[in-house]
Amino acid sequence: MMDHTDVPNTADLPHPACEDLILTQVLFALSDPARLDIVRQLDSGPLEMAQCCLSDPTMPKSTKSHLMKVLREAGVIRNVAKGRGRLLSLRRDDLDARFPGLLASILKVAPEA
Amino acid sequence: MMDHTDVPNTADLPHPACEDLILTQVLFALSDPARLDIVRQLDSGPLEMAQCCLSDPTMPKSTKSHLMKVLREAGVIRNVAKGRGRLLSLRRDDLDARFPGLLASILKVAPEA
DNA sequence: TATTTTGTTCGAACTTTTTCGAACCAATCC
DNA sequence: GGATTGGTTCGAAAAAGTTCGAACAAAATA
Repeated sequence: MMDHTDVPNTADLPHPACEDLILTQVLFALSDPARLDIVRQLDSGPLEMAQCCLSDPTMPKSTKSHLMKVLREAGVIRNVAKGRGRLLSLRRDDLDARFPGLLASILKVAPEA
Repeated sequence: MMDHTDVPNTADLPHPACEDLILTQVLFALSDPARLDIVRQLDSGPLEMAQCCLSDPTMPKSTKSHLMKVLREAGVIRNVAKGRGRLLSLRRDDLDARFPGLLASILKVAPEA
């Protein structure tokens, strides 16, 4: 039973505003190979979380969720509910607005091996 | 007394070659505010270590040395003996060669506060 | 040569991150 | 409604990074 005091069911996770993005936090988020890999995947376009990180299917979901959290809280990706899963996308516009050229210079570097 | 088996006195610290620079390591080195500050200072040109980090004169020298070590091992700065001290410089050419545009995009971001 | 200046290295304490199972939650499907 | 799918959160343990004093080293200088 839901009464009027109940908050609407928001499975919405907090995302920092564009102007609140902090360079060192973004750099830190991108400084982990697994996280950088995720960003490279999202470079091609939004991806459902279940379709992400298929390279390592043994990764526990809590670990995966944590990687996404670091990227989201730094403002690198957006993570919104979609159906019964989650849609991930790169916050390219916000990153470009706040740190022009940064994302492009990183994404054009060839992955190690 | 020094015989022929003695290694020459190299106060030379190891620096990774340009082609061995690893993006995630560089990003990590730059993801710390104190380290990023150092890089910003070196943007104006080489600096003697004693003249660096004057903003916080209370910083223990071992701490300062550690910051430099992380930057050096990532390939961000060069640290060579000079007189009785050390000369620090940005490895701009190597960084530009390996990660075109990266350093410029980072250095043009205004420091927080 | 002794002293001072400048900085590296080591080791230990401390802090931050990462990892991952367990519990939980929402949406879908039967 | 019950089971399934997909994902977040919590808590604890492990791993990684930071801090800083003490010990050491090399160059300059007296």
